[in-house]
Amino acid sequence: MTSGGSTDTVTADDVAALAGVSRWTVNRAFKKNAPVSEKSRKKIMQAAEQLGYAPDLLASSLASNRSNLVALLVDDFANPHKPMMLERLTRALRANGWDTILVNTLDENDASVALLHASQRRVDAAVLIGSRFNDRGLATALGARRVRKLIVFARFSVNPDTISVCCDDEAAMAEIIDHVMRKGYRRPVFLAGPQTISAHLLRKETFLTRWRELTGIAPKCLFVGIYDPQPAYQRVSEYLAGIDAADRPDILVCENDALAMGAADAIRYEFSLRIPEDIAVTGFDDVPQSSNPNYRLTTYRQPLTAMAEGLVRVLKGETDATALSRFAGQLVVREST
Amino acid sequence: MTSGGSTDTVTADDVAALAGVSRWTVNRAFKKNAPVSEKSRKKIMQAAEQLGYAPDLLASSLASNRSNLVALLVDDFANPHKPMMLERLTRALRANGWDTILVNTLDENDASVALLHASQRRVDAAVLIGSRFNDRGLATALGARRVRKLIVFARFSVNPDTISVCCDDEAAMAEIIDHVMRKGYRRPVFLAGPQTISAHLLRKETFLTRWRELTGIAPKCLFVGIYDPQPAYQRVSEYLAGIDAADRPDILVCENDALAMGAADAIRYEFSLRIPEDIAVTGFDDVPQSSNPNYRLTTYRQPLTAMAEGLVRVLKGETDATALSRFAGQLVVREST
DNA sequence: GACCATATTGCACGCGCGTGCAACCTTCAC
DNA sequence: GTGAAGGTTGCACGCGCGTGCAATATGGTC
Repeated sequence: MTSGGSTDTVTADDVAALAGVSRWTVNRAFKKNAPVSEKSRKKIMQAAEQLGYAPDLLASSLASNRSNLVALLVDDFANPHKPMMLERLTRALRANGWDTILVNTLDENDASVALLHASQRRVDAAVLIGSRFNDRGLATALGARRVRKLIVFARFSVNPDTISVCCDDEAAMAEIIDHVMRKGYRRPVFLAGPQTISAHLLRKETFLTRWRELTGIAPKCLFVGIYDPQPAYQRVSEYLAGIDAADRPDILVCENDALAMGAADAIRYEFSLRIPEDIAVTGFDDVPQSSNPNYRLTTYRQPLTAMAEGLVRVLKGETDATALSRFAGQLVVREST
Repeated sequence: MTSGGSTDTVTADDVAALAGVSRWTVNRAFKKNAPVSEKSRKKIMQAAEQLGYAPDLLASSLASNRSNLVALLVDDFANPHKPMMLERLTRALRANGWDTILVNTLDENDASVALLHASQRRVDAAVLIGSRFNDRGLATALGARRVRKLIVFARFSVNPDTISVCCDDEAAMAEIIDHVMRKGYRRPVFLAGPQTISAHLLRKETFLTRWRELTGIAPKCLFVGIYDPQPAYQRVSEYLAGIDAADRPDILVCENDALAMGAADAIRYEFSLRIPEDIAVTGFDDVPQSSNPNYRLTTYRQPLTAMAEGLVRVLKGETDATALSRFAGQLVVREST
């Protein structure tokens, strides 16, 4: 007896016919702040339930030019901070009506390809939460301006076309330095991850600059190509194996926990040194494992939930984007220092 | 001089006008196996580049009724196996033209809501890779049959409407048992995660049944509500604290590495016992941390890449779905046994 | 009971592209 | 040079819903 398509998909037309209203009223009934009388709404909802109707978001997106879709570009799944970010972001986004497309950017040149592809889905925004970018490729993709909003999450971008939602790395690193100094460490080495411009951490520069200001000494810096404990382990092992015991640092200040955990393992298992007595370690992010008895890492907790909510405010256009790059986190002191 | 919309979005019409062909030819030029002469293709591609055109996937999905979109439903981001799965799945899917929607199913009752929501995006398939499900809710959602394909990844479902892509848990567990027996362990305890029917692991039953067949003894089983090292640590601590040293198991066989790592930490840090001399530990999944010097976990590696490719074959309709629940993995023996 | 402000409803048109077919143009053999 | 086979191209119609406005219904006032 229903008039519409009898095959498979139930459309608003079917519901309208059954409820005795027009299709537009049906669609309105499924929009939250649309004017629909209580009476029709009830009829419509009942008919919808009976037919198993739910609005088609694809058609809606096409017609309204708003997809309620956000693309998350990730490249370093080995970093245990990533699952935390994914959890918080997907939770906050979903709670506010956005769905999340997860894009695995296979290598650093792929981010711009992925960006273009995301734009073909008309995402409302693309969020970079990876760590390796081809700065030039990204700039080109941005120039094409096919993505409506480009957001860098938990990193800082100097590019005026991108929005950074991140914590105040400079203040955070100042806190870490303060703690390190107070604990009496004087021969630090900094362990840094991949270096990029377009989506940057301000931790390394802040540390190096500030430490030199305070002590007149420029600390050595080690680099690892990816935020993964394994290569960090390798790099630290190589370094420590290549220097005299007398030249050993008394602390490894690491750009994040992924590196710090690799460093800690190398220190203990490769050289049988004690943490923190022989070499102390600090991390950044406060990933779950950092509180693990194997590490007990002194680290810095980013306010991910607040940051995710900040990102949502950006999407809603509720906030001035410039206000979001100075979230304050919290130093977490444990036994690794 | 271009005829189409001058504002913002470039459509195939604009490209067609510039290239001097019809819109349909333009769209065909962007489809891989469509008949277009080399001459027109070249003209079209040049015009497209000049205008910055790329096909609109939203409109395409709407018209073709195929979204090239897959929803991944996840609930346990604390399990380190999840990032591995996400990485492999997104990689395989993207390589074959599918985009991935990541849905954080907030609690066990939420999976069915998420399923419905995904269907509103017309996903080609929904893939369950979480661990906590409300079996009844899921059955209801399935009954509504609004999702075209429901796939359970790395788990097994008895529901005939769902497709399981998973390794052969029974054979895997048989291998583990074989190893455990040969190493001489005789008083095992099994550490299990959340119990569900709709998306199940066959590890616990296989272990308990088989062990009893072999020895006549039914091992004890501990349960943890979530695949997270933290609660596993708690549960094992409680258990070991409540029994005499003489009654202690000589091995903890764990449903996966997340539980095994928590168990290992509890054994060593809470009771100062040695692994494997006092209590041995086995895991499952071979997550990156399981090879870490803190754990050196004997575990079982699932062939995730092959499984992800199997999933793609299902999406392509290339394979009989029943052939995908018996992937063979590999026992990885390390120092925890 | 007439009238007006407000709440509710209906509709023409368009979003950008796919499907299936018919019309068209090549190319090549004879 | 002619016809057939096959390669290309164009088009009518539809996918399911949103926008903006005009039309209608409702409720309350004097």
